[in-house]
Amino acid sequence: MNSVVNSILPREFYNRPTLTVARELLGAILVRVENGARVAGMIVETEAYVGESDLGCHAKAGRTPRTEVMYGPPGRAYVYFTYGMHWMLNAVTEAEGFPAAVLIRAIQPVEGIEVIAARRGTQPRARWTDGPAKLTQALGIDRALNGADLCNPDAGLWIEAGKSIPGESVTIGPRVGLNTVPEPWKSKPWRFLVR
DNA sequence: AGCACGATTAACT
DNA sequence: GTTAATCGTGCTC
Repeated sequence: MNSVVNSILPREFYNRPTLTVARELLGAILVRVENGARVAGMIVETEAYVGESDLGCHAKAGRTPRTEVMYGPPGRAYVYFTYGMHWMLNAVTEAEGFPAAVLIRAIQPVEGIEVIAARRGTQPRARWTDGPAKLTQALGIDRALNGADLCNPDAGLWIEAGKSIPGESVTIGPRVGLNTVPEPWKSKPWRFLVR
C-alpha cells in the first residue's frame, strides 16, 4: 500500500448500535489534516449518546438547528460549542433519522506532535489531549467541521482503523459531566476507556 | 427579550 | 476541593 490515507473507517462502521461503535472506536486513529500535514492520535476514551429518549443526549430537545447533524447519515462529525469556550467532537452513528453519536473524550498523540505541542505546550504533556475540549484544541477542530463527512478524506478529518483493544484493557462506567441529568440516564454505563 | 445552564478546563485555596 | 471564564442554545414570558 502506498496511499497516504490508510484504511479510513467506512460508513457501515458507524451505521451500527452506538454502544458498539463507542467500544470499537477505542484504539482507532483520529486524523486531522491541516495544510497537508497530519495531526493524529489513538482514541482512548469515548461515550455513547443515544436518541431522544436518552436525557443526557442533546437530541432530547428533538430536531433543532443544533441537533440536526445527529439526525443525518452516520459517519459525519457533530461538533458543538459549550461552556462559552469549548468545542466537542462526536461521530454520528446509526441509521439516518435516528439521532445518536459517540463523543471522543481522549486521544493519545501519535502524529504531528509539534503541532500539538504548539497548541497545548502550556500544559504538561500527559494533559495535552486527555479531555474532549483538549483534543479539539490540539487538532484544530471547531464549528467549521460540524457536519463534515468522516468518510471523505477531502473533509480533513477522519478515523482510521487502529489496534484492537482487548476486553481486559477496557474500563466501562457512567458518562461524565451529566450533573443535572435524571436517572437512569445519568448512571448508564456508556463510557469506554482504555486503561 | 431575557434567562439559566452546560457531554469543560485551568488556576487557585 | 472550589471556582471563574464566557456564550450558544432552548425555554419561558
